Amino acid sequence: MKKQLLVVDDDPDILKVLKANFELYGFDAVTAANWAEAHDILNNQLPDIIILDLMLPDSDGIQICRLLKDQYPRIPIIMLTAKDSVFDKVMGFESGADDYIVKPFETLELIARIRACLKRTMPVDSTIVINNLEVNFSAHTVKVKGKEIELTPKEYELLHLFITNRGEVISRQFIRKKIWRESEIYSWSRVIDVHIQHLRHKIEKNPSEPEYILTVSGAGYKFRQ
Amino acid sequence: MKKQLLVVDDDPDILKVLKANFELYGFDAVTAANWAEAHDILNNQLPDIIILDLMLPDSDGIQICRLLKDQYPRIPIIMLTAKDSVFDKVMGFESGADDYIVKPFETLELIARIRACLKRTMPVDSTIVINNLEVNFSAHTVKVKGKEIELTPKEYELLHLFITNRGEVISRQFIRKKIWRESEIYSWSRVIDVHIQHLRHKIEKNPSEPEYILTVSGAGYKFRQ
DNA sequence: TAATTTGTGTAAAGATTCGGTAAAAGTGTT
DNA sequence: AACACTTTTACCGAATCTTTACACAAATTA
Repeated sequence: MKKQLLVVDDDPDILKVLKANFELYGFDAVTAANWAEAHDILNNQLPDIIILDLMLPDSDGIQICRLLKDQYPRIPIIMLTAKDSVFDKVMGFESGADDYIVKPFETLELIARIRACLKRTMPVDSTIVINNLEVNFSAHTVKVKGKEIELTPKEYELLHLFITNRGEVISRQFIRKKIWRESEIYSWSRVIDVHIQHLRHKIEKNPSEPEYILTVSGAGYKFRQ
Repeated sequence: MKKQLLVVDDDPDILKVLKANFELYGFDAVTAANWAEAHDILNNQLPDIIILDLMLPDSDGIQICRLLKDQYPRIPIIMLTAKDSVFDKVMGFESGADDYIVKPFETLELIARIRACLKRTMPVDSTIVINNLEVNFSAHTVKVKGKEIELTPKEYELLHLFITNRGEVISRQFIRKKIWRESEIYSWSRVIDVHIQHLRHKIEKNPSEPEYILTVSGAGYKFRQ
């Protein structure tokens, strides 16, 4: 699964070069030229990481970073800036940045740092065992009681999302942003529930009394610890 | 709880300065002058993070990093080195480093990067404990005397509101604005009281003599400090 | 002091919403 | 066309919310 980056920079040339490079290295890059655009994007989809230029035309980068960390605490942020003083760096980190890169920078270093960042947030590529459930994300296989089962793409994405956020409540809103991204779904649509149902039938012993995918009334779903 | 750093560097002067600085900033720093010493320390205790100089006298830093990541994959590593080429940086990250800092560096920046690294690796357990009550807002769970209880959405929202405004008197007016928002409720409605009652039955030992949700006659309710 | 008003606690009934579910319809691929 | 997968639709029952009615205590008034 391609990791999605949100790149926010006001210089269209830099944006173009970065986007091209990121895609060359296997990322899915979404770009925004200012805070307003970035905000719009975040309303419909949640990237895996944000690359944030500090010199945006319509707002103060440090404030934006605080705001982002407040609203989306799990998304790592890499700051890109021309300011290289220790003071600025410390400010950047204190406003919640996960890394801070001074311009001009080498694309390869940026890529390496993005990977390092993502590695931290999305751990373990080996097999995860939860009770009777075995999931191997690198091999893309799911076993129930040692027996391999087949999941459709959507079901697999759902399971992936659940396991990477195990123990936390996941709202339908969050699921929609992460899995359906910009594609349109009516707010009243029951698609998510239907896929949950399918997934439950495949992994739960008794789908009406689920032990893995628990529903949290009024909030969403939660994968058991 | 102080975070423990393991600092590995062959220059005793740098080691001394770093240790003093780290302790000034509230870390517990353990030092090693070479790989052998570091290895000994790791046999007895696991630090929260490793600061690794790449130019050790008795071994190759990149190899060490790989070895460390293999044996202690959860401990983040920050590389410290004089090599500033992109090639070296990428090598560093590929061998598993979580951050890479080029010498000479500012101590404040190093501190900021250590903090950023720790923040990413150590997910904070956001459980709030009040007497016999344990609430975890990210897991959306409430425990009374260690036993998990189920709350309906409205009950949960109420509890959330109370805990985030703990110790303050909360008027019904305020509750209505915060929880019922735009939905219309008659001003004489007793909904709020009814939900309070339900909540009390679930979290109070003796609902008629509440110890958490206290009634402030004529004003509203107050959650105990 | 007695009567009245006000504020809150509480049980139970009625109303509404939400989530589970089956089946049909839509979409795209081979 | 057959197939696999996704999405919509419609319905049901249970969970949840709201109203209602009354009880009771404290405060206020006569």
